[in-house]
Amino acid sequence: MMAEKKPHTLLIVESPAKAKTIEKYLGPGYTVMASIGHLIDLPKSRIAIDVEHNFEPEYITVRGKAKILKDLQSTAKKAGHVLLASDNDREGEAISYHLQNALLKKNPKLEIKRIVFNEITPTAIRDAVAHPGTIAMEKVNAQKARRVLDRIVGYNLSPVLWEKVKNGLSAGRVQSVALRLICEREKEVESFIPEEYWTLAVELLKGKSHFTAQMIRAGVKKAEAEAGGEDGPADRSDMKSRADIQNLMQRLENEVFTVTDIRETEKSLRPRPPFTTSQLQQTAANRLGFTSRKTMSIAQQLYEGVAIGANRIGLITYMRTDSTRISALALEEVRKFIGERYPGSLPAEPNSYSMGKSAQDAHEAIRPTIVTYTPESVKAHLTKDQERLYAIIWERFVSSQMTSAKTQTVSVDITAGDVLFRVSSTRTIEKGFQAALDVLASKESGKKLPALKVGEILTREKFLPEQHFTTGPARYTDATIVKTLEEKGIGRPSTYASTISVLIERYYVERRSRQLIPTQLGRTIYDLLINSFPDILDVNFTAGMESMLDRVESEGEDWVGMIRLFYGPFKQKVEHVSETLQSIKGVMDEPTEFVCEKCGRQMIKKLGRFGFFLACSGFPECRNTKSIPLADCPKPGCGGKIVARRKQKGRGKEFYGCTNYPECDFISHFKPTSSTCPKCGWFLVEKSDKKRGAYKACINKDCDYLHTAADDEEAVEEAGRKSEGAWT
DNA sequence: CAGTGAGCGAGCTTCCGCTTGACTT
Repeated sequence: MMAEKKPHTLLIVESPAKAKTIEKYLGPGYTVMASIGHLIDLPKSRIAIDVEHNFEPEYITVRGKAKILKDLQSTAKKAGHVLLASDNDREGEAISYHLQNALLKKNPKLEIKRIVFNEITPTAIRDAVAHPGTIAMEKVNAQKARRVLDRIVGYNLSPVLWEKVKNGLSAGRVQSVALRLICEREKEVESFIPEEYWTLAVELLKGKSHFTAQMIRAGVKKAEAEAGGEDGPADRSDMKSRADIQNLMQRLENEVFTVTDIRETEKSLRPRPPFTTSQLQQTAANRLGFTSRKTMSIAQQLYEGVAIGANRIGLITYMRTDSTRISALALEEVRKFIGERYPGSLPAEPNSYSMGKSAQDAHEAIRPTIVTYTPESVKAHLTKDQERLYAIIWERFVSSQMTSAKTQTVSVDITAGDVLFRVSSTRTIEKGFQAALDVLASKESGKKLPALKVGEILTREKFLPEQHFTTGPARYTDATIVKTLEEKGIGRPSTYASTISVLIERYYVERRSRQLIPTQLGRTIYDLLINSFPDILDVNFTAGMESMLDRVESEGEDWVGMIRLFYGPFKQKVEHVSETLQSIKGVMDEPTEFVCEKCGRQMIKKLGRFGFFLACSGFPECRNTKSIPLADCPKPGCGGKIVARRKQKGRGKEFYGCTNYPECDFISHFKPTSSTCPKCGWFLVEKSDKKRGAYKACINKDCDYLHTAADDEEAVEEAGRKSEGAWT
């Protein structure tokens, strides 16, 4: 039979974009299809873990995935041979296992093998196909244990919150620890007391060039002080008040400013490794102001492909990865590219990078698929956001294989009496990897120093005293919470962005000018969980779980026994809390100043499924509800109120419109504040940008009023300056 | 960059981790 001589193979991967690429590499004889993630999982509606019988999970076909599974089954039947090529990690192994079961169920005679590869290159794929193996049951068991544990924790804790606080709330191994971090940071922020301190700079003149030196130390260094004695010299942290700095300036009044030391130091700056998911999210947040969610969705677009000419080209490798590894082929290509484009910045040996200890290393680092597609050359085919994200991925990758940069710092000590001032200037003497950076380039410090010699006397132009306040710990941002979660091994590349989103959707956390701030509800949930379930909230809970999974995976240890050990005390605790803890339902409702226009009673601020709203305290006799008025509509004669609105049924971006819509079409995408503009009387909105940070601006397009945090500080300083007079 | 637009309450919710689209309760 001729047909049998040409066997056909179905190869199954997780991602459709990956399937397309691999099909091209393998050619005829192979059909490549995608499972699109897990096909088999626990049902959503029930806990579905049989605690009486070895915690056996009850798996079903994931809702919406039945068609995919059917297609795979029928194609497999036609082909006769199947290669399971889901990702080479714990979840991937489980996907392969579930696929194998489902395919065999339909067609017991199928020949099914498992293959693994860690990069999508022709050689890696062909090599994997040539060496098929079987499913690693230890990995499958480890995934099962992880899945069961997360289900037990999430589906037992969440109902406690429904019962005690409010319906629809949630808790889980990952989200609750993230909430804890954010709440505890907020406590630190609140308890921090800013302390005043002053710095003194002096503007000096040499010939025609001015420069500014900073006070480093006041008072002669004593021998005892150097040996660790207590009576050391004062430094800038000892300048606590205006009086301190004035004393200092008085002492310096008749002193001569002499150059006493000049030092030159060279520093070598190593390039950074190519992006992992977490690093990409952090850098995109810091450099481009993207949320983690936005970064991932734009990265997905770049991965799936962009129309360039007649072709659709996947511009980057897979964007959910914990690895900094790159394929040998990519390395070869980037070295060739660097040699041509940046000759002199190509190291003799490739740079290598180590990885985080929790890395599963199933995919390469995030890198451009074709390094010769420079950001400049593809710019015309990309949206602004795609272009910027692609640029940082390309720059980080290319620079990671270039030589170090060298900088030279000249540091000049200037002494006046017993006070030491210092000025330094850094310049790049070898660009190295920085030659490839544009969007990621660090800003030059810029200031140039005139040529100076030791012993030289400089002219004092004026003193520049400055008041400061110590700043407390910074609130978490998308960038820093992702960094922390990754460091602690909590969550995975595919979940960092959604963990932040879930906290925001549940109204546990708000994102205000990029900062993550717990809401009253968030703090309440944190308090409840930390008091009742401290072990689950422990940052090391996940670490404990991981080491258990490691033992299941590498030593074949029994996962059921380990889950049982956890479950007994946990379930008891859940029941105890459920019986003893008093319900605080409704305590989140806040009385307000608003009066019900239907019955005259007071209105209450409540949290509903779609956010906060006002409800009449006369419920159920009076069922009046309305949105919370945030400001008065500025349109002349309108008289409406500005309220928060959302497109797409609760999801989608919040915006702010007039209650008189559609008669009044006033709209703003910036959140109104409670203040009105002192210039024109319209309301002020919250804005933020890199330069100013968070600030308030007038919503009136014809009004230029804005109010920054610096304005407040300056106002204080200004008041002081007026009462003291000038200082030169 | 422009453009974005219901009415909800105290019953049926929730986890983490894979992966992309999107008529349905």
